[in-house]
Amino acid sequence: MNMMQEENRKGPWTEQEDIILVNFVHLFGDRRWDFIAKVSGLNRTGKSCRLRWVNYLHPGLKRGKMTPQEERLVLELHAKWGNRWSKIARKLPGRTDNEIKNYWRTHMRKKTQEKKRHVSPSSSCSNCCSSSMTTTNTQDVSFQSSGKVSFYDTGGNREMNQETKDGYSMDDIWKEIDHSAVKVTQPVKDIYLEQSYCLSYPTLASPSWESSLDSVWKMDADKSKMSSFADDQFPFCFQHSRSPWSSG
DNA sequence: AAATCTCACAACCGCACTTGA
DNA sequence: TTCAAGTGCGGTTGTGAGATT
Repeated sequence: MNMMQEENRKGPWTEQEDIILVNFVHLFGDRRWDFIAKVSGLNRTGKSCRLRWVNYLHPGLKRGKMTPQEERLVLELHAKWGNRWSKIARKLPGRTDNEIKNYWRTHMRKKTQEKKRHVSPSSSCSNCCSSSMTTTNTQDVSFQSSGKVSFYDTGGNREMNQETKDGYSMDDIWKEIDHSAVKVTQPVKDIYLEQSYCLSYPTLASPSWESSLDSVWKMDADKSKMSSFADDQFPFCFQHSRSPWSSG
């Protein structure tokens, strides 16, 4: 409880923080986040470090728009597994659960808005004004009429029991999606599975360097050394395809 | 050209699960 | 076996950029 008196930093990561994190992950692997958070001198929680790494800094990440194949794969897998974003992400090389989650959110919003327009072209008089264009609560998708149902809770095994909250089931939604978005040309699964993609994360977490670090864990004395190297120069040449800092 | 809206994304939070002492 | 710490996951929120009015 008293562990975090130091007020960890929050908010957007700076370039410097990213560089430090990347280098410490290279040194210590992408598992001991609390340790990394401490020895790196970043004033961040381990969780925050992990998140930054997983969602942004990991070299295996693919950036940019989802391809149609990916989109369909997401739809398929979500139909199968529901909001198991991390599970879904493992089938999408270079995509993170967060990314897929975000994609789903906006995708489903679009889809359901479209659907609403189609379903209730005239009867919506009383609702239309507030339906799809509500300012904050995008309730068009969240089925919030009774109780709190997440925006994402639109399908899948675990969430299925919520599916008919508003008289409009997941089946309906999926049919809608299938018809509008998924112009199936070929089975999606094969696209990735045939390439034996079952990605965790492809590049960095190589067992070799990670196991070799075992000895490093014992080097308490090195902690101080580590943090001093952080603001010096780095043994790794960190580059990222789409660096957030490169914009300026 | 300015105001407003929508989208896309990064990041945080809380809870659940795992692991090690 | 129990408990605490660490980690992972899903949900949610905040914000900047681009599009639209």
